Amino acid sequence: MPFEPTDSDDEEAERPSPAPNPSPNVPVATVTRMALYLRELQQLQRSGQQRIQSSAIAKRLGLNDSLVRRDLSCFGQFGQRGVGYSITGLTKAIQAILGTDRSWNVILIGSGNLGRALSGYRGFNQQGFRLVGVFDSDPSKIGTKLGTITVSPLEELESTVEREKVELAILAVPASSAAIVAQRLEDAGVTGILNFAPVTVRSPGSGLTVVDVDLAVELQRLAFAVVNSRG
Amino acid sequence: MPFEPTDSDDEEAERPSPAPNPSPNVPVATVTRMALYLRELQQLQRSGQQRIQSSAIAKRLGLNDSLVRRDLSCFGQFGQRGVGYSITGLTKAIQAILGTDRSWNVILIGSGNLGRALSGYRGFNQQGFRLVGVFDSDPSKIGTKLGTITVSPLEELESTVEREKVELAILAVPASSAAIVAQRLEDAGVTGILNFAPVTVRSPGSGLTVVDVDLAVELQRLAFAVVNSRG
DNA sequence: TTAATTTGGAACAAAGCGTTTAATTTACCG
DNA sequence: CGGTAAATTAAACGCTTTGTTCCAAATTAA
Repeated sequence: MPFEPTDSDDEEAERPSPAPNPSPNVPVATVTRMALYLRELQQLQRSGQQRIQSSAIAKRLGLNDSLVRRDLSCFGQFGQRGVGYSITGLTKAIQAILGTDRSWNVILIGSGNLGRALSGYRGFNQQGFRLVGVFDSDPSKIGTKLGTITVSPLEELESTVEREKVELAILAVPASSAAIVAQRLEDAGVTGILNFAPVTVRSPGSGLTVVDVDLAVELQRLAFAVVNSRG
Repeated sequence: MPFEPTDSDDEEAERPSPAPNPSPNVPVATVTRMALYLRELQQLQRSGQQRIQSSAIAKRLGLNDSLVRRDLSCFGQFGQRGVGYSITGLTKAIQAILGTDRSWNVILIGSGNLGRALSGYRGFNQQGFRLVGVFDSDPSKIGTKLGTITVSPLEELESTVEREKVELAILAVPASSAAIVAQRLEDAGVTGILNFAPVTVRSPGSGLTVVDVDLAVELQRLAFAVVNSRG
């Protein structure tokens, strides 16, 4: 049985929050674009370039100049009129805005196919996310190595979170156990979850933040777009 | 050199499309939610339930009842007043809307960490996406098996696309080669790309549809939300 | 000094989105 | 048989987001 509906359907119906916008005044679309700006800037930085204009950033991403400027001006003034933006300066500024100007300790739950791939993903480390633990409930997985990290039993989750001051967790477990693990993560003090399990892991008004990534959903969105793009 | 800016910066500046909404009248947010509705319905179907109400679907996903109904009514009338929706009927209807009521032939480019994980992801097969080929440019990878599929050299990409009538591709290659591979895919006749490479693979007005999934960007969004949720 | 370039910020219109309200249909109960 | 409750449909409303335009301010180059 691949899926188990873990939450009963007749519990108290509390009003769902209408618009879960984390930071007022800043649209979520802007936040997503900020991450894309950072990605382009880091690429430019490697090429040795010093300065960049909003129009050049916009062209790289297929956007409008003024949209780039307005996104940036949501957070402050980073450019110089008549000149443009310092690439290194703007890079650091965006990192500070996104919260990746420091290091985040992250744990990974689930050492299946997806978990193993994620543990080796260089992009995480490059952006300041440090993997400090991998957990699994399957005894046959425990003790095996994922890169430099050894898979620990799920029982040690709470102690690791406390000891390593873990704030973020990547959830790559089957749908049937995602809800339970998410609850344990929240109770242990984790404040953010990147959820790859194809189920709703809702935060019931607590301080827990969840970002969902459902790969099947993304493929379905693609299929819809393909079908509807050719009449 | 991990990254190479492949497109020159001073080519003809064509006006970027302001709002690339694939299907007019239907918001993209609605399409995303349709996939989530389908996910919940398939879960309910396995539990043997026959009927469901919009309020129950909404509660499972933390949404408002009327939003669920309005999303569905963008595409037709699937419910029965005073009764609700037939689970099997609504499931089939949404699959037809998303285009997953049939089988899609998909190829995977890149057999690295992420590619291997994706090839084994059951969610794809369950939703009608059939993996008919895996390609890599690394000679040491070619001939190895990913599940039941053997990794082929990148040279055979075009012939496979034609022979198997491949429409969708999953791009899981390094950033440095993503743009070139994407161009080859488009030239070969692929109409949709699910792009995991952390670069912009823009469709220059052609019939190519791209859905981007950047795992580092998602983690950055999470970090921002966590920082800004606690003042 | 003048002209060209570029950011910053306000203003604005349009679209998207979520909720509310009214109308209609069905099921169930007395 | 009649009435009430439940549930979808459809339209209307208001808010937010979004993308653009315009203008002032600042810098550079001639």
